[in-house]
Amino acid sequence: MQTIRGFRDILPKHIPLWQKVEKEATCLFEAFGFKEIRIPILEKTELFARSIGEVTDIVEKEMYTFPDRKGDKLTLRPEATASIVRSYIQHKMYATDPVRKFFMIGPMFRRERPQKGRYRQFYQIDAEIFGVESAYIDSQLIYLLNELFKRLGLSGLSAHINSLGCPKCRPSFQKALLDFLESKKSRLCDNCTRRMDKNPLRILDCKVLDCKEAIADAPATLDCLCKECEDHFNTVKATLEKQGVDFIVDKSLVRGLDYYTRTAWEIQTTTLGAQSAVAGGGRYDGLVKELGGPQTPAIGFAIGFDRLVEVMEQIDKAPEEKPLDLFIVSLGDTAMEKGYLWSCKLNQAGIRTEMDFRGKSMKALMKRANKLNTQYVLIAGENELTENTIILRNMNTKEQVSLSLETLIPELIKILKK
RNA sequence: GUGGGUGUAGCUCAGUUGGCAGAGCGCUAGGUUGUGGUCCUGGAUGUCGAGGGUUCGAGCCCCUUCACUCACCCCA
Repeated sequence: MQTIRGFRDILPKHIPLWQKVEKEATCLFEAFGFKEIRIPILEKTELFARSIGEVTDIVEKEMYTFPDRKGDKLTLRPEATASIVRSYIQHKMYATDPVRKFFMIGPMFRRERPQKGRYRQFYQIDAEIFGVESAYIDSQLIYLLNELFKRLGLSGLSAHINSLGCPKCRPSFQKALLDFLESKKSRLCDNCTRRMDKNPLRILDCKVLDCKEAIADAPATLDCLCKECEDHFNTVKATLEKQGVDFIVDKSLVRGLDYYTRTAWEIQTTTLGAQSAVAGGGRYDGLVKELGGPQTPAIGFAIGFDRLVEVMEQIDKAPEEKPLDLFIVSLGDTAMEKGYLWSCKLNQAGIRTEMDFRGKSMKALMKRANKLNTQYVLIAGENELTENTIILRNMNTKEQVSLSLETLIPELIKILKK
């Protein structure tokens, strides 16, 4: 038996790093006024089809979709935004507070071919803000991401930003793009010619060399922005500059989900092979209304948690493991029983204590104590029990002291709490 | 969905022309009868990914298949 393809166990030795990231992210989110939200892993398929877009790869071929016993079509969430928007509308959150900020951390599911930094169950750290149209919020989210990566000790990441325009400027852009593509049609790859009808925007993001050359001077959304979108984007850039956040304007950055408008960005790394995006986000001013809520500007991002951890592992950012406080070496049945009772009391007092119940030799127990990286060892044998004194050995200094049996526990707590 | 690479002990990997299944680490026991790390000596652990074929004989050659992995695609 083994895990199914693209799914994996995250083993205890990797957990400290995951927890470190979670801790830093949560701390930062709270400082910026975000509240945690927890959403279901399963939703109606329709939610994702409508929000992400029917002709996207995610919806067309990557979702885990199946009928439940009553025949409803359900899908394991491939991303968080759609569910958070659904929740926002369902609970009429716009009615109680015009501005809401959420974050969540959890698994997403996409049935892609696995490779480095890409799994079928992968984790995202997600943040969304509803109700703010100002460009300062766009800057703030990029700034926040930048700050998080800085706190995690990461460098060598670059922020790529672009503006995708709004429903007002998009028609003129699409026309300009289609006219241009029509003239280059013969040079485009099969994939791109197919995309022309379905999602011409994505052609700008094609990685086939010939296509890249053919579309080198294609019209970009940036060149067709309406006045409002242009002002918005300029404010984002100017603010980031003032805050000292490095960024690259990348005309070819196109988000893969249909709902994005205006600002879109991606944080890229060079250390993960082909999976360069560790975080991505953008504005989606039309989605809340599209899904049945009131017109509400919104913006959010997702961090690829797995990828982030892999980048951190490569530069060795794992926090050091805390050593064990005490290991009880007990020799003989009486000592084992006593040791067991002591260990529970110490655990209960918050002291990390371990012992071994396999009836091993003293040498074997000392070896195990050493392996567990313990600070102290309590040696309890027949001799000690009859003499009412127990030996406490400091494993670093090799010093040993005798403790009286009557006052053992309080005495130990006193010494070990230091 | 498409291509490349790799599958041998718990882990990392050797394995020559087809001829007894190996090393290091780890685990374990002892040296030291009740004191760890270093050192020394011993021990255990294998469906050589699976199935078939060729051969007196296959870890090695051939076929099939599965898994893992990297890349394309796409994205976090």
